[in-house]
Amino acid sequence: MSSLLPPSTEGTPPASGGAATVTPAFSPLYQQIKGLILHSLQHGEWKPGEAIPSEIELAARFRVSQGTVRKAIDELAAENLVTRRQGKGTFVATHAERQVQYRFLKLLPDAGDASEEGPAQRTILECRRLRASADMARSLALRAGDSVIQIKRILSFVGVPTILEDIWLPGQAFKGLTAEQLAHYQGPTYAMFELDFGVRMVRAEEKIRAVLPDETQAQWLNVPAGTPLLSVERLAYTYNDVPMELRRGLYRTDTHHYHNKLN
Amino acid sequence: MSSLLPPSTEGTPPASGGAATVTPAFSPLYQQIKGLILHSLQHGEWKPGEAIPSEIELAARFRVSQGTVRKAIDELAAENLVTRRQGKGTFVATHAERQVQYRFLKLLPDAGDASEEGPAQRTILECRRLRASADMARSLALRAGDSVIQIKRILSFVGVPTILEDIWLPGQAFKGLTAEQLAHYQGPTYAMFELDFGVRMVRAEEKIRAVLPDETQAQWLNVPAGTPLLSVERLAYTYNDVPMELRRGLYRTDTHHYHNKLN
DNA sequence: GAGTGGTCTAGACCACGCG
DNA sequence: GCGTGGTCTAGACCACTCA
Repeated sequence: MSSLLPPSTEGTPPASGGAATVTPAFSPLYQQIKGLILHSLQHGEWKPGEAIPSEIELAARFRVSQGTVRKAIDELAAENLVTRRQGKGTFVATHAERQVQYRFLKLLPDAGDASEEGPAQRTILECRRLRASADMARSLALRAGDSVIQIKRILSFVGVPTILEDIWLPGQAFKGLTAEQLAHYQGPTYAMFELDFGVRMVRAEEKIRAVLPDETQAQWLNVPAGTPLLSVERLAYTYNDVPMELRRGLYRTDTHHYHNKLN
Repeated sequence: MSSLLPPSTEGTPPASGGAATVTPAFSPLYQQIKGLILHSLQHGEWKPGEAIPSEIELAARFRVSQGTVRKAIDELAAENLVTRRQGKGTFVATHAERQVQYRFLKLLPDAGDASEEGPAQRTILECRRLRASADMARSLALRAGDSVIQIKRILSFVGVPTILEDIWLPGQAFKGLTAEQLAHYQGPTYAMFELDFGVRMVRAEEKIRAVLPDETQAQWLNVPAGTPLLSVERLAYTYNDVPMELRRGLYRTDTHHYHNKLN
């Protein structure tokens, strides 16, 4: 019935005053609805953990059928931006949920189950402001010289130091972040980012290599020099593919391994 | 309207005539349809690359609406078992397609694009029959002592040896596999498995570690002893979660990196 | 123009969670 | 018992491909 974007002439005029684009850029209604919901998520109309309006409400709001809203939400759910719970509603996804904690951490113990280990113990080694190098700026879509926060920390499992991590965050978005905050917050760091800074990490990409640690790194991880380690370089994004964190981890793989499912 | 499996006799009553199972194991119609299509795929009713019947045909065959078939196929497509092409039909997925070649290989060149490198050159070092060890048997769901084929090979990119791989296959399913076949087949090895042995790899899991090569390994890969390498242990499955291949690769990560997307 | 997958609707009913 | 998401249907129309 109605339509909302480029291809349309009645419910909302097309406004295609531009040049003759080769691709008319047909966009199905449910994609447009998805965009609208995404916009609301992005602008905090509903907070992480909260329920979004029911499908029927959204259908009424956007003047489309429930089925169309459903398909939009289906895609958001597939991208982990939202979580459906039958009988209860649809909820804004959060890194604080018990079930999907450490969603981005693929390191598993060789023996037993991650749940046996319990959560990682964090040791903050460093937390300071600095100016972005050219490289750093490019990765985080900043300008060279912009403020950046660097964090260095160790994650230990059952007392064994296993991950040595450097984290870089755009200073702008994380004003006032302190080492204490990082050390004392219970739960995933990404959950704290949501709560205290309104920054939601939505997806990430990792580049993995095998490397040898330098002396200092070997000491922090309590391994002999010459022990091969996994270098995991992660770029994490918020909405709209905006990069918000660069992380470089050194993983011990003598007791753990990086686990990946391929489909 | 109709239904096909456990929960039903016709209108679709709950059918709780058995012991008091705590979970009635409700299975939606489209899941049952999915199972039926899966069964046909598994038993080769349609070969890799071929089109399966249209949604309308399948709907008629199973006596359900097109929408129900659609949802079943949607899931199969999401699992990469089938590929939809608007205007043409739905096709049995294959590892031989140009687009998704090397679906399971996550190693990318640091600079440039994988397409620039072109396909890997294969050097077969070994291809022999042996008896499964206890470990091997457990991984491949065989009995210790069952026949296993072991392949050792090198993959080179633009002439540079980059991956040293050991592959173990259940001898039963790969009778008659030869080193020549492995060396001369154009295209992904998994495509050859489909064509010559009717074995389709559907998903896989990898365990990744950083390791140091022994002398022989270092020589094959043409790297100095002490060069850290990625150890990638892959277990690949056919339909029904049946393991069909165990693979252990040593990846050089001085010019390449393992790339992973996290959602 | 015929056939295929893709979108959209409207309505009925089901499973689930909670009060 | 109500509200939510989940399933199923039937039918109309759209976009794409190919002969």
